[in-house]
Amino acid sequence: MKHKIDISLKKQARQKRSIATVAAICEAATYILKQDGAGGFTANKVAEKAGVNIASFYQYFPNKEALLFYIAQMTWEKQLAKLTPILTQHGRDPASKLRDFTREFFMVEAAEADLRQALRGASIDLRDTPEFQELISTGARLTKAFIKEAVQAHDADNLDFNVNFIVLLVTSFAERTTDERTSGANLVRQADLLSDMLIAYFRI
Amino acid sequence: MKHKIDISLKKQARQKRSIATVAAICEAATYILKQDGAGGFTANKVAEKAGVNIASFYQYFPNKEALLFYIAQMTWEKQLAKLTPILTQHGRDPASKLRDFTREFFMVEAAEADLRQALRGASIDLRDTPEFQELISTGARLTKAFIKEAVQAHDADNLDFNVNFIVLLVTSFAERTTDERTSGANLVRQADLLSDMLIAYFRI
Amino acid sequence: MKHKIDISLKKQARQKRSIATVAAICEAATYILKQDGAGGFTANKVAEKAGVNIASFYQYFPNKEALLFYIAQMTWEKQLAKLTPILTQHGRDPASKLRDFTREFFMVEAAEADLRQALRGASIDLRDTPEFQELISTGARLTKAFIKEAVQAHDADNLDFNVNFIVLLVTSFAERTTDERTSGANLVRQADLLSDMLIAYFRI
Amino acid sequence: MKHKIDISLKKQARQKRSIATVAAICEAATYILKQDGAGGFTANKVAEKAGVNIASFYQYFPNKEALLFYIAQMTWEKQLAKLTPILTQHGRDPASKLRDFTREFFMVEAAEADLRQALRGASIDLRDTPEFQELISTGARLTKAFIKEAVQAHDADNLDFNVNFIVLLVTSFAERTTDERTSGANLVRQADLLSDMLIAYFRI
DNA sequence: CATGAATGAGAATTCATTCAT
DNA sequence: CATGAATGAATTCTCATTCAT
Repeated sequence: MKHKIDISLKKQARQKRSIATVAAICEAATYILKQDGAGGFTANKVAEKAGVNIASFYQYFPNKEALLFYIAQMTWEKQLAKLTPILTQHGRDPASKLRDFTREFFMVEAAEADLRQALRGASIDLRDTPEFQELISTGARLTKAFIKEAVQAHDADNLDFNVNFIVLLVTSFAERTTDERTSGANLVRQADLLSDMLIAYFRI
Repeated sequence: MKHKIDISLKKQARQKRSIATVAAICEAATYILKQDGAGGFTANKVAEKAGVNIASFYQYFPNKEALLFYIAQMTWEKQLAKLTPILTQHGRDPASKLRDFTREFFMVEAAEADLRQALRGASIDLRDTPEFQELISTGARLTKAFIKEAVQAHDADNLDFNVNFIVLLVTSFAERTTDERTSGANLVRQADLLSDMLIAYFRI
Repeated sequence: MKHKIDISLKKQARQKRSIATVAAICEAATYILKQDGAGGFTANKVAEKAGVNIASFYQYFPNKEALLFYIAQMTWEKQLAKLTPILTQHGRDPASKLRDFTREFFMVEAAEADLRQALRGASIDLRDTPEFQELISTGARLTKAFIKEAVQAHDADNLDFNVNFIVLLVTSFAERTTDERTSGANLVRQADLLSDMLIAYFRI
Repeated sequence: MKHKIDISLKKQARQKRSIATVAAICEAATYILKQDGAGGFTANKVAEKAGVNIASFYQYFPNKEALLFYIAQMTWEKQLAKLTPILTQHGRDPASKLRDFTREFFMVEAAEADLRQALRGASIDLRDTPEFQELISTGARLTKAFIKEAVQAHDADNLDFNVNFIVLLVTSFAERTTDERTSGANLVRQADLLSDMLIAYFRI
């Protein structure tokens, strides 16, 4: 079992040229992850695909895990950015807010399904790092707060349990159905059905 | 992009010694998968742990993917065996049957969480093979039939959609929550809440 | 700073073929050490020179340090074997025993001067390992005992100090002069001069 | 077998800034040599530690061997400077001059033991270069002259041989005992014992 | 059949050194 | 002249797999 892989970036790209290099690396990495999955993700392949020397790779990333984390980070942040407006919107009708969120969440997950799937396969090791925990935590906090607000009227005794349950339910379902490449129309239908069920059961 | 990996067994182990060898290999493989994850899963390590020569390994498995598939198969069949009694039980109260099934499914998933997690990390490639599809299909058919029977009274127009939805919901939630090592009591509580919600919404 | 390099052998060669392989590796390693020094000593070069695949190298040695240690060990043991008869010979005239020893020691050092020199350059890391300490200790003990016996009559108060001094003096001089490839005749002459001086000063 | 490494400086640093740069490089190099030994001594690391750009490094040194040589040179010259007063002092009592010299030489060697050890490990290649020979030669000449003067009364026939013997003896012993980090008091004691022995045997 | 031995191919990482601005 | 960026060439080590006995 490996330990303590240093995930932090080595050096920030400052000049045009190096920024382009890092971008090329990330692009290539994303491509390879989508194409070959976590198994085919090697530093050499990424560098070759990116058209940069392998040594250049290591100028910017101390190891391939760091690149993986970097991509996960960017992807996650992009996703969070899309969801934040809904999550932080206050005072509207909770039911329709939940519906909006669920739909949007499904769409967001669908958008990067293959990348996410590959990252998941590769990230077993990353999952335990504090960096990753922190990366996830903001989104998790926002989401829980959002659900809490929606559901709080009902069954105050079990509030935390219920919130956790709902979050798990929505996210795991979204992940699974997008993994299966459920197409657009069906996706919305599933999202709505899920929302309806939650709204009905938890009197949202 | 890997393709066309031959997953089929080379020959069935028939003699006592052969059977013991294959069993030792599987046991070792399972142990290593649980311990070191997909990354540490190498043919040589498995053979060594199993106490068999690496060449003997290749007598029974054409490549390590085949072993992976074999283990996935055994695991899945074992899981299916546990669930079949409930799935094929006819005529009882649908609601309590669903509750029983959900609970049992959660427990079954929890039992092999680490192995399943490791297999998932290792078998992105396998997922697409016809062999794997077929492996899954029996269980999937049974489960869908089971849910169909429970839910059929309600909303006949959308029957297939609803059935699929429920199956996805239960299985994805079970997978996720056991991935997170939710402890026994909580697991049952979640299973029951999920059942209740489905029973209420779909008038089961 | 590196730590804890595993120096122990991986697997004993049992069959003819593998014994030949290990022998070829050692021979190649010795050749390269003599030729290129510690700097040129790489696992790949050794394997190539030995005509074996680099992976075979790693079947028998976990890393190049282990090979280095193995060679050092063999060399050292060979040298010790040559010196032991003199070192363990009891009861003869101490002075001529010292002369014999010193001469023989100089010759032994001269015989493998280039290998020893290369090993020394490479062994900075090894020097601190317990394995190396132990390797050296037998010879060191024998030598000190030998000198102690020779010198014991004189200046009992400072016995240990004097013994240590003499050992250091003989060994460091031998090392240095053989490093400089002092030729045979001169070598004997130096050895004798050194002996004479010690005999005179310490009344041996 | 490496050959013909260009050891000469590219250009003398003349301007203040340049001088400071070179000084910083040397300081960093010395630090790293002492700290990490020859293995950790890389051009990039030195440049980084020195706070200068790696390209600047190569403005002043054609390769890392040149830096190594430069440091060896400075160290050696510093050592020689300390010894010269004693070596060139004429007409005093030869015995006490020898004692002073031996002590001082031991101290000088002890002072830079770790640097010297690291340099030795790194500079097997350098040893054979004419530049290095020349670097050593001044000190060697002075020392031999010094010993010659002390010992000349005795055994004129073998004068050169004896001189060479004594020089080798003193220097090799000093190197070895300081390599072993013999502590101050013991060092002096050893130096004196060595001097006494030489004085007695060669009637100095 | 079982086993010891062997290996081609590749993966991670580093380093000395150069080049364009 | 200084600096950021880039890289060819190694180097260490692993792995899936085959082969001869």
